[in-house]
Amino acid sequence: MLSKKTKYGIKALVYLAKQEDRSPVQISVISESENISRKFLESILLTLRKNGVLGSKKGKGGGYYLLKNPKDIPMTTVMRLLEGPIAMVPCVSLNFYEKCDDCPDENACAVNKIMLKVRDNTLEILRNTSLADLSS
Amino acid sequence: MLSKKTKYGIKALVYLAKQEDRSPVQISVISESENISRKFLESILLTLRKNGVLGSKKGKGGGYYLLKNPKDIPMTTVMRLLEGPIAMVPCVSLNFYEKCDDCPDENACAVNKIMLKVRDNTLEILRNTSLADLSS
DNA sequence: CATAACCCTATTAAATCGATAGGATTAAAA
DNA sequence: TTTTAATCCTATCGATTTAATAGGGTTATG
Repeated sequence: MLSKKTKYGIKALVYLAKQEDRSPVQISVISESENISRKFLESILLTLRKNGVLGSKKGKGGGYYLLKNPKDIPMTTVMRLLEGPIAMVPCVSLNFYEKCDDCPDENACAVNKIMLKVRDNTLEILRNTSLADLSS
Repeated sequence: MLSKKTKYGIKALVYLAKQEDRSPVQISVISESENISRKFLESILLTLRKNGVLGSKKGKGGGYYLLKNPKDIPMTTVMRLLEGPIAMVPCVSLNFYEKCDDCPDENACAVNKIMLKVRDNTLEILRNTSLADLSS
C-alpha cells in the first residue's frame, strides 16, 4: 500500500509542475488546494528539498519550487525518496538490497522469482513516467 | 513491502506443490524446512484452507494439502488472500475499490494515473504466473 | 523591524505486524 | 477404549511504522 507521504508528495510535485513559472509556492497554498495536512506536507517537501528535487525560498514571498524540468524527474526518483524501495522484497531490490536470513538460496526461492518479475515491470513503468507525464 | 505472512504463505504453497502425491504434510515439517515460525505458519495455512486453496486432515497422520492442481492456482489468488489488494491505492483496486476522501476527481488525479498503470502490469504478471510456474 | 515564510526536532495516537500462548477438538493407532 | 498426534481457534503482546501535531527557531522581505 502506498503511504500517504508518497501520495501527498506526488500530488504536491504535480501541483508545482503545473505552474507556468518557477516562482515559489507557499506550503499552505498547496496544502489547501490538495487537501493535505499543512504540517505533514511541510515535512514531505522538506525531504524533497534535501534530496535535490525542490528548491525553497525563505521569508516573505517564499515557498517551494521545482529545481528541474518536470520531464527530467522520473517517478523512480520520487518513489525511492518518499516510499523507499520499489521492490516488494529486499532481496530483489536494486538500491536497497538485503539478503533474506531465512532463505538459503535466492536463486531457488519462489518469492524471489515472482517478485523479481514484478519489480522489473514496475521499474520499467516508473522509469518511463516523468512528472511531466503526470501533469498533462 | 511484502508482508512475511504472504512470503511464508507462498513458500509453504510451493513446498506443497512440489510433493508428488497429495498426501497431507504436517505444519511442522513445512515450518522446519522453510524456516518459518510454526505457530505463525499455522495461522497462514488456516486462512488458505478457509479460502479453498488448501485442504486439511486432522488427527494423527494429518496435515495440509493442495486442493487443486498447482497450475490452476494463479498468484493473484494467493496475493489477494494473504496480502490483500494488489493495487497500491484503493482507488485503482479491482477487488478492494474505495474512493479517496481527499480527491475530488479520480480521472484528474496523478496518483491514480500512475498507480493504475502499475496495477495493470502487476496484475498481468500475477495472473499469468501459477503456483506451478514457481515450483519448477 | 515587523511579519511572513520556511526550518527543525520531538512527541503522540493509532494501526499493523509478527509472533506467541494455551488450550479445544478430532482422528488414527495401540 | 485410551493414548497420542495433529489441526483448530481465540486472545494477547511487544515492536514498529504511520500520520499527524506541537512548538518554537531562523531567515528574508517590504
